[in-house]
Amino acid sequence: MTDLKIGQAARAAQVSVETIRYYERRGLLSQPKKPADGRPRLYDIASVSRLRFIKDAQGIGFSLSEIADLLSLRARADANCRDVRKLAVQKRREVQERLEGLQKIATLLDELIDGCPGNGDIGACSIIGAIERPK
Amino acid sequence: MTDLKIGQAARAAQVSVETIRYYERRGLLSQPKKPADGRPRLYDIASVSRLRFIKDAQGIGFSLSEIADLLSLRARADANCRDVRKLAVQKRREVQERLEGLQKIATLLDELIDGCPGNGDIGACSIIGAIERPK
DNA sequence: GTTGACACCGTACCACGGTACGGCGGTTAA
DNA sequence: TTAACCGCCGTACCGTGGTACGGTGTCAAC
Repeated sequence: MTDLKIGQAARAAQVSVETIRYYERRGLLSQPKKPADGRPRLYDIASVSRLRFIKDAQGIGFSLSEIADLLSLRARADANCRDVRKLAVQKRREVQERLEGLQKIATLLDELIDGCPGNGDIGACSIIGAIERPK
Repeated sequence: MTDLKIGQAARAAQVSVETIRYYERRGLLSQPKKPADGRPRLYDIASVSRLRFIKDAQGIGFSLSEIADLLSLRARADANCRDVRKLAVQKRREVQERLEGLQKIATLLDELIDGCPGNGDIGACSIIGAIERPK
């Protein structure tokens, strides 16, 4: 059975029902049409992986509107390949900047950790120097 | 002249006056004491670099309360070196996770960019496959 | 002696990314 | 047939990280 009710889809994607509805409102996920009779809407596996994609991208630091852009890459693939590529390249640049920033912080933290022997000895703990170059 | 009024400090650190006050309220920055007479509070260079540190760390993805932790590393350096080190190590681990997540996204984007020739040809544009493994 | 630029302080408001709540209705199993 | 559980929908509320606003005071220049 490939079709899920909203609660099942939510569990499958590890998000809450409210989150699914919120994404629908935001346009990140299209709401399946209602089956005419009173039955509940049905979600397919593609919706679930889309939800996972959103969550994964978010965990990495993308905002929902950035994710909307990312997703539109896919949606617009059959429209204009050049635009798609441009968006991807721009995103890639942003990611690079974040990576470099994070690398800097990582190095800083490593210095901190190396400088501090871990015992109560203070003089050797070069934290002040590492975090903030004081006047 | 090493002492600055709030507006000057704000300009020096490239933040707004309101942001400084907000950080003071949040406890990220201590408010200089008022000079008894009606004169304005005076900020020193250390405040400015502290503000810069906050902004830099934030740009990299740390929340204000994480930054408070980071800053407390410094403040507590003369208290207990072991605790300081533990906090730093934990932060380092978090940074590593973020780095790895970002690396994954970077790779994904690279695949996307490589797969797309950049012309209108759609079949070669492997975006669907790269972003979302469809059922 | 008034105009302008700040400082000070409190309170309100904002976007983002949700979460919570309340009321209605349908199905399902005891 | 009644309770439990879900779906549906609208609206309210929340924490985070600020920004804006309004009133008051002080100083400096014109």
